[in-house]
Amino acid sequence: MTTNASTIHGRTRLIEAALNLSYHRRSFSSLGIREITREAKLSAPAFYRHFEDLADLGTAVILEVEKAVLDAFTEVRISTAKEADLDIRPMLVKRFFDWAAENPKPVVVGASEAFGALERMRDGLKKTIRAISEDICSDNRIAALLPGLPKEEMIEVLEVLAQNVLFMAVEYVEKPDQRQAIYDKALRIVAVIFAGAHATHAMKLEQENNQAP
Amino acid sequence: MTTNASTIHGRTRLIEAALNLSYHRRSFSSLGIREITREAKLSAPAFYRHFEDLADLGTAVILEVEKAVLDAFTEVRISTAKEADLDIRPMLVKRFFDWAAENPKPVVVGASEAFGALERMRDGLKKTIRAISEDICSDNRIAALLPGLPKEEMIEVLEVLAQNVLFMAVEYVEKPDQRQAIYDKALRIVAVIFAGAHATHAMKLEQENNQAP
DNA sequence: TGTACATCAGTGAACGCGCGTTCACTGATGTAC
DNA sequence: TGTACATCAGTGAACGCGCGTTCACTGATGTAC
Repeated sequence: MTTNASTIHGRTRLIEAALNLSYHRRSFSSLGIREITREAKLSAPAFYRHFEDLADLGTAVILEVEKAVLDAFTEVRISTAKEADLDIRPMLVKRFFDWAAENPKPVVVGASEAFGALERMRDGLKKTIRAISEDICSDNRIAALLPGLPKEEMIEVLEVLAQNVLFMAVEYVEKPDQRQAIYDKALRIVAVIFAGAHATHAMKLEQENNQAP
Repeated sequence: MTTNASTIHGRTRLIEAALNLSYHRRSFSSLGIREITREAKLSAPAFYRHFEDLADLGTAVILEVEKAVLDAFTEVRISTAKEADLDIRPMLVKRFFDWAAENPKPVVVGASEAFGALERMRDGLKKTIRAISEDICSDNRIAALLPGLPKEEMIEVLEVLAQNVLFMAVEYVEKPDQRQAIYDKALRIVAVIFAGAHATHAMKLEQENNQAP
């Protein structure tokens, strides 16, 4: 038998159940196998048909989270292609926040597990932040805002930014009545970090010119 | 009987035990009462002499964490008073990181619970970040680096910075072989954010002047 | 000073419960001939 | 086409274990007179 529909179904249901429970209770490592199978509407032994143990399921969950967040971000970035002439940063943030509001689970679980119990989850989130930064960096509309900045420096600064935006996305999701304020704040922080990266780079160049006349 | 020594001892031991276990396992909400009393070398029922339930102990733990981090930071800031003529930012970061390396538990637990299960813990950390930002803001040696910036704007930007420095302190604690690199990176980010706050403020002033001639 | 009493942290035994895990089983689906 | 077999997700019953919590108790310390 090849991988059949019902297999995928059961496995997927367990992953979804774990994601649901982590989302509401905010800690994957405090979940139990019976709790998860109950949520997935499966018997407890069914768990072992798909996963060896909780860490095994954890790996599957974090892969799901990584994929969801990265895909969403890349999709948002590419879908803003029409706005090629404008500063696309506000729209990028806005669209990402709105996606987060409609898909809160991977965002909240990802952020919660960024400093959580499982090393694999922590590393997974870090990888995702890195991937998002490289994705942004590859977009000329963004890179043009930081002219002359070496790629590694740009990525470092974009990683810091991406992490902060991700954490603010959680706030955006959880405080619907403050969304405008959180969005405005996010834009201010984006502006500060871009301006700062530009300014410190300019200062460094100036110092080097003074030293080697 | 007034609050006597042995009472304090038992209560403190439970708080310390919970802090120890959270530190190693990275999630307060997955701890059990028997697990904590075992770590504290007390019988299980002794728990109820001091706390109503786990959430009650959680409150005590987060107060301990808040106090430790804030006190340490303020102490570090004040103890650099001699360096009044220099840019004290590098020394501030260095001393805070070194304190974190010697007192890893409150730093790691604080950061882990920043997006953890218990709302009280999340709010506690946010309060601490806010308090640290106000503390920095009250120091003229720092405020002078952002001349003309309104206080609320300064605090907003310092909050972002404090959060990032706290998270980098966790990395500093956990990767002893990369401490120099993490410290250097922290200084770059501090520089970027200060320069960015300065630059965006200057731009805003310039725009206002152009509009009202 | 001594004596009787109150307070309270800490204990060991006991309870019922839900947990993780194993087992032999069912039943649906795909494969061979 | 039908038939026999293999594969595998899912199940209910059962297990032993550690959990949270209650209880009556101990023993140390502080207080009243």
